[in-house]
Amino acid sequence: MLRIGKLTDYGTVVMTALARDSRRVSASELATNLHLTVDVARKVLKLLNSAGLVEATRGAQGGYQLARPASDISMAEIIEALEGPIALTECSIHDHRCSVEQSCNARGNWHLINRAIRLALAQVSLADMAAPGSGRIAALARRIAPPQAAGPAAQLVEWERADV
Amino acid sequence: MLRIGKLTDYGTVVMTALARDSRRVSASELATNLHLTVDVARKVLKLLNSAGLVEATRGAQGGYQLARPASDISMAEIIEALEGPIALTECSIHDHRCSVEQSCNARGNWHLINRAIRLALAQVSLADMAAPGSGRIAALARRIAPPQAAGPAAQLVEWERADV
DNA sequence: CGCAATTAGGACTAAATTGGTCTTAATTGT
DNA sequence: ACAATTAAGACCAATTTAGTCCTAATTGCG
Repeated sequence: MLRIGKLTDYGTVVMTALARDSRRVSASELATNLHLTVDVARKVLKLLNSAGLVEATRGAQGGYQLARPASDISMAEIIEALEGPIALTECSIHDHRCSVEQSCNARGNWHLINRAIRLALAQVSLADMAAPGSGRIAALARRIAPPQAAGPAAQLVEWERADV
Repeated sequence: MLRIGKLTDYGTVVMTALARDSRRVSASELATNLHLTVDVARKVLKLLNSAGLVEATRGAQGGYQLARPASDISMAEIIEALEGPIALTECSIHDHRCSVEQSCNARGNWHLINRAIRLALAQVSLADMAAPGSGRIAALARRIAPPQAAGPAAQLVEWERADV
């Protein structure tokens, strides 16, 4: 389904919470506020910490804070921290693990597609994400939309309009 | 890892093969040409057929052909045929299956992000994909890139340039 | 100092998903 | 009639993911 994992989902929730609250917040406090189990909150925060996206303070009164301003953290970073590299296809990461590698002439194009998606995700900041109904994200979607409404997206634009 | 499944990967390989060969071609012929097992080829083709992307002919001399010109088939369609709806988050498809749904204020923005990604994928045609080093895909990536090189993507542009 | 609160770094199990194979039925050209 | 072919879906093994738990290391506070 071209999905991110649940951990990543929780990760964005945790990060937006940290973006809204500049205090240092403990994993358990975040957990109770966000309806997560402490274990899950801890796991997510540890990963975010090793990726350098949050700053951890140990000991009593310890907790987590964003390592950088929310406007300087991108969704791409959050996703990569929790999910690994953003790459739709296997062959974009490791070579020689794909059985059809010789006969596959689509590899170069997959690279380009991955790049496009990473670029899109890199342009959405945590600050955008924390703002309800972000205009910047909507603007991005508008920019990606086909210029003259032609091309293979033609028949898709219909349901695109319908459901979002 | 934000990946598509292997079936989807095979699916694009099969579709590009069909795009290059206008004859009606059987599952087993495709399999041998593309280094796939017949079973896998059959499975993929059946799914592509139920999604209406290929046309199947039964019986002796039967096989598959593209249902439409390759330029009228988008990568979004292929991915959705084999992978289900393109939606990064659970909550974009079914409501009420997410434990943090109440406290999650990022849902609206996730919808926008999904939309952006679907739009990007809907603009890549099978014909683009079949062309080695498609200029149209590269142009899409360029259009998505941040206009004035600002925003939260700033520190990512570096590795973006480096690896693709 | 010693205790309580906290993060670090894993191991571990159960559940869910995916990949791959197989079986049987239906269709059609020769 | 037969051989080639797709349709439909059951099935199991392998992998991945989710969730829990345990044991250290660190630090503020009484």
